[in-house]
Amino acid sequence: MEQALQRQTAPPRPPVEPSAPEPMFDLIEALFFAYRDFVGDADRLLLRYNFGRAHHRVLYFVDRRPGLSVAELLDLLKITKQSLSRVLKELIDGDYIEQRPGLADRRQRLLFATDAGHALALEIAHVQSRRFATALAKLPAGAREQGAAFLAAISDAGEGK
Amino acid sequence: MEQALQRQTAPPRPPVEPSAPEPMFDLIEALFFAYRDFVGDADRLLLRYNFGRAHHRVLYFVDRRPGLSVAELLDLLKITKQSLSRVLKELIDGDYIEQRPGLADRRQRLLFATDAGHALALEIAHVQSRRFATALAKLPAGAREQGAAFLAAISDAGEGK
DNA sequence: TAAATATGTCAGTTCTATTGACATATTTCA
DNA sequence: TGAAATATGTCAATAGAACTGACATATTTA
Repeated sequence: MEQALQRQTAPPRPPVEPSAPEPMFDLIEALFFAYRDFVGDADRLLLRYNFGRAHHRVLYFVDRRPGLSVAELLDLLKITKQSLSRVLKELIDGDYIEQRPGLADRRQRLLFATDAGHALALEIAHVQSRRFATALAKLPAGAREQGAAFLAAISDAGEGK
Repeated sequence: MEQALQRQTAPPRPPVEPSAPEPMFDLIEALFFAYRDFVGDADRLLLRYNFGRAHHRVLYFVDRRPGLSVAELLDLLKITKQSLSRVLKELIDGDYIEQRPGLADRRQRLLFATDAGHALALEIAHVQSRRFATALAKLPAGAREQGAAFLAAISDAGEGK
């Protein structure tokens, strides 16, 4: 008997202080789903290389900011040195990233994407951009600029950082 | 000698097929940073309860969709049953979520937030909403609607799902 | 020359997720 | 009615990505 599944309701709640405004559940959920599907694109591609999200984040920023130092990368990703080391080692061993000593400060190990690394970074960026393009096609003109401004305002560094 | 740190340049790249359009690096990075800082808010709060991101995601959706079944939750989170089980168990043991057999289908275990669970979910949502409010204050009128539409268009389910 | 800095590494741990296999209760369908 | 499908739970093993703490090396700065 295909009975209409009547959803049970939320339990009654104790009264709340009416001080706090209603949370913006629409934005909270939309950001969650957008990010989930956005990184899903990259995940699928990275499987072929036995790389994970962590590898992608490192490769992405090294490719976009050639000559990045390890310290700068750590600050960008907000992870620890030890977390980075495994991932970075694998990318270097696989010849996707290379290190060169700093010119001014030879303690530094500046990071550069190799040709292979650059190609992989670009491939992933293309897939993700295709997702954006599909989205923007459904939205009115100016949506790209508005979306970028909106996202930038949400992050701690209101600017691009 | 505080020498101006002259950034090394990217290595020359082999020529590319000009077929692919330039990736939308602005949006890619903006989404990354926005999400990183957005979940950072929740992470800090959850530390006090010895909960992680996984707990939050479960609690959030159960609170927002009272009477959600386990299968629906798995589909929403796009994780496996086994991944969910540990996290869900801890939330049930800690009395943040409770289960009740389905009315129509007694195989189901429908999930509900307890008062404590509801309070925690709301507390986190408030912190995240404060971030959105701060961002929207810097943006022109209509930014909330535009931002929500933009994010919704990016996810696979263009609608709220 | 001593202290600070940039990086690397070793060891141990935690959290989150995975796959595969199997058990139980309940519902649906032929 | 009985077999198959469904919803859920659980056990075991594993992987990936992060963490803390401690310590080593090379280099720069004071």
